[in-house]
Amino acid sequence: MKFSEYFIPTLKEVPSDAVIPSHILMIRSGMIRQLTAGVYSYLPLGLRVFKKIENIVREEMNAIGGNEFYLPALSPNELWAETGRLEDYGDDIFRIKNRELVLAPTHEEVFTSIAKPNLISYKNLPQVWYQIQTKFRNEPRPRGGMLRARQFTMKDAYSFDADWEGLDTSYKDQGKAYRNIFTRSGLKFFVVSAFSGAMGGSESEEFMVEAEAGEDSVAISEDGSFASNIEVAKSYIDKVQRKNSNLPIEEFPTPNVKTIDELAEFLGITDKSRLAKSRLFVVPSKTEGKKDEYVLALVCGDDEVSETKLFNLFNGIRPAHPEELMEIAGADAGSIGPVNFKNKDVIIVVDYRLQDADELISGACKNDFHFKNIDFKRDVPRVRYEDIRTVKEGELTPDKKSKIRITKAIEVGHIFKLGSRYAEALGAKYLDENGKENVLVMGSYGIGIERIAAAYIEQNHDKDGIIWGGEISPFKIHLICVNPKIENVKNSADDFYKELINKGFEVLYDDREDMSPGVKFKDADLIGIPLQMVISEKNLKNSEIELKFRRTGERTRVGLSDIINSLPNYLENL
RNA sequence: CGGGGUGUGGCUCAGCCCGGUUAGAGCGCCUGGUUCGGGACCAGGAGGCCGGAGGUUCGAAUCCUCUCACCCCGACCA
Repeated sequence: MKFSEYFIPTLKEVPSDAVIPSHILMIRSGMIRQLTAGVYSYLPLGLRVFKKIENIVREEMNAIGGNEFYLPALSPNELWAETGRLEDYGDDIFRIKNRELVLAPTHEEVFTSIAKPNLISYKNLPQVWYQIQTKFRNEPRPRGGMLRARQFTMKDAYSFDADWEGLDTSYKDQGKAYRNIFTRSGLKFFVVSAFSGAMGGSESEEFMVEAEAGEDSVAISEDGSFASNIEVAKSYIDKVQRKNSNLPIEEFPTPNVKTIDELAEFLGITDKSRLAKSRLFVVPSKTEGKKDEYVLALVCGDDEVSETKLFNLFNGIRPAHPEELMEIAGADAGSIGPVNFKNKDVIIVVDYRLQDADELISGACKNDFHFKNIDFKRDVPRVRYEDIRTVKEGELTPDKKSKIRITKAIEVGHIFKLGSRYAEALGAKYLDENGKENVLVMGSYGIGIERIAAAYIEQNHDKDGIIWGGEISPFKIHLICVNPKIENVKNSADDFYKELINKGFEVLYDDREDMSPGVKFKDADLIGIPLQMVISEKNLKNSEIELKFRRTGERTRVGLSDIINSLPNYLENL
């Protein structure tokens, strides 16, 4: 491809709307342009990268027996109502105003509707179906350029099996394919458990790329053996030791003490582990006429309540509003505790770390008063012990073998054992060997195409631009003719370009005559193709060509006559 | 949805508080010339309903009201 004929609008300055490196560099290198919030136009260079990623995905999906489909983005409201997701998705789904249609954010329903009349015998199973297609999600707040967009490309795959054993196999196949895809894409990634725990839960793993711009917090171990989404991560941590002193419970005044830190300061202590932190949550009633339930969550003063863990335990919670506290607990925030709680039906959930602990200090459910010497065994009936704390940096992994590090990551893929939820809702059943009717067992597997590119750039850039590598670089070679106005230099460069093309190399050839060398070098570094080859008057005099490796900046001169043959060696591992 | 911020040539921004010639700069673009290995130089030039609507005023990019868009933080995110 000749630069002079290709549309690559590079930018010297940082666009004011972009903040994270991948977004800035995608715009500056002429890969994308924003049309409106969360919606981007893909320019030729960007499209080329995205297509490369798609092809890797396609190859790996086909390698595990995937059937490629292409389903409509438009689908009838009715179909979504059948599985209850029209309501579940709420505002996050785009609705068509003048027709009863939605723009699909994912395709479980549509795929299942095809499976239903066609996968009707065990002989038809298993099946792996996928597509690479544009998805629409009405994200409340798009951010980070291609990291969270309202319109994006997704590979979504679905497996249909006769039973959970079959699903295990399909799920493992996908996991393997995903590892291949991200490895080939040049990403440094790790897999985290996203096991939800709710309702027995389904197995689920997220493929994560560590990056400052990531939206997810993950706990990973230093030895790489452990990785978990912070929302569900567990660690090994010592329990607060029971002292068995049997000291009498005692109320004492704590004027204006609202937080654990203030309480510790008030008491003149630094160890906050025996200061039981109380947080009140509401479990909204799901059945008409039934009352909401209340949950008092208690953790050590130096811990935080994991709202996700609590959410999973009760299948939905929300923090109580400040104005509700007095009504429910009998005190405002800062003075709430497990003893003397106003509403006697409250469910008290205590983190394992405080199991059977005593000599605790907590709010007295009376403003500006606390209790000391609270003993869970003695003073608090019906305590339910659960893991409800958020793990912290530096703690040990559950097997005690390594330390936990908390970091930010981008989710580039997600594999999920769906089970029969959608098949059940849509009545997708098959007959087994015994003529018995069973519901299909499904898995769902997603990959964000543009997110891979964005995540890659987050991990592979420097002050000058992108550093492409792996298989997703838009081109392998960036050929620069420094002085095209000198006829023999231009002719040599043209000839060399043709030779490279004939040998099947992917080349971007900067043949621009009206650009100074500096501009060409800057553009080359910005665009970031892994190998730059420079033809100039200077080099030509010695019948040489100069190579520059984008990642290391290393340069070397090679004889023009034999470079073609050794080129594959240079391109290896770039 | 809550909080904060920004809308001024293609891009990045100044001017706005304190209203007053013809609205500026750098980059980019066009023409001519000189350059030609790290975003060159000189000269000339084109390009703006100052996001939109209404208002105050003799006079509004500037003050007021409403509105739209975009960005950031948070909430949300099977």
